[in-house]
Amino acid sequence: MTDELDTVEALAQISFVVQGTLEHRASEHGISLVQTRLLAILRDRKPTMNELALLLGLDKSSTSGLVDRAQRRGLVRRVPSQLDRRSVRVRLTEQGRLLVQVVTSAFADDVAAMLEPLSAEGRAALIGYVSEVLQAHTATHGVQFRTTATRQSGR
Amino acid sequence: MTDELDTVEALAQISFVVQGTLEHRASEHGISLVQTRLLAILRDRKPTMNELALLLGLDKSSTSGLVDRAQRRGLVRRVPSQLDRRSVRVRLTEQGRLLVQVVTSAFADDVAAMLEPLSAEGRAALIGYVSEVLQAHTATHGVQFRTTATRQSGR
DNA sequence: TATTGTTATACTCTATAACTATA
DNA sequence: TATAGTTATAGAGTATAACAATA
Repeated sequence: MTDELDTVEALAQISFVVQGTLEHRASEHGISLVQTRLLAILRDRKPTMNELALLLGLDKSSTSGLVDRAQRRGLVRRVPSQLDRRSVRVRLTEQGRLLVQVVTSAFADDVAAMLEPLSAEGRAALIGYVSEVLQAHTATHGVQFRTTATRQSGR
Repeated sequence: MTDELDTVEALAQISFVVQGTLEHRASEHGISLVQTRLLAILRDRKPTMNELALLLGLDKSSTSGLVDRAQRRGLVRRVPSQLDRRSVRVRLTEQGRLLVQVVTSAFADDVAAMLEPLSAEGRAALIGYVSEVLQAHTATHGVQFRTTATRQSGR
């Protein structure tokens, strides 16, 4: 109960630092954290508006507005579905794909630099613990969709 | 270069999960993440508006509005400074102190539960690595002020 | 009737620029 | 003149409720 609170503190702080880093990189390229999340989600999906709202954890109306603004910047497109004429699919434009790539790879460099002080073994151990936590959390709570981190080739 | 990217992914995901957890707890009690940060900062400070803006990393006008809304809810107070009559100090009300306590302790419970799957040794190792990273980061970049995590009695 | 998505409305959060009062 | 803080304005992000079109 006593040292767990210190762990809480550490986890909270690191999460603020990581998020702040991502937000900083995003704003360097003129987009917000949420817009970055949107683009990142779309890297490997062409969801309907409803699906997108679920993935983002937002109301469909909020999602609609988010897509409006991204579309106005030429980052995404609405593609009408021909199966269900009420429905649309949202997808990245080339410009959007390029932008999310630039932002997330700069971010990945930042995080890699942040982990510099650790030894290779330290990094391996850290990722092991974090993965374990994430896996359990994902099992208990909702799906853990990739949000922002760099896309990996292999895997 | 290859497994570091996986570490990036893991860190990004855990930071989203942790922030999401905090935001969820905050919204349960009717306040936003930023309001929670504001209250958390004020737990052990009575900063001027300028100092507060610096701590939050926001413009003074944004900070002023933030304090307006918190004040309207009875969570903080503006105390005029008698040294410099242009200046004010911002402080928690009892209600604000109570609220931030409730939110952060619920959050701490969430994080503790999240770390359940790890052994005691695992948690200790995790906090060790994270602390190391945070310490180096703090040295290189700005000050690391406590933002949201639970206040500890001893320490 | 139910579902998909948009629109109207209202509020929070944020920054820039202009302002007031004090120093 | 410079500094502390507020206000005016504009835009992003969010939710709720009402709506249109399609199923």
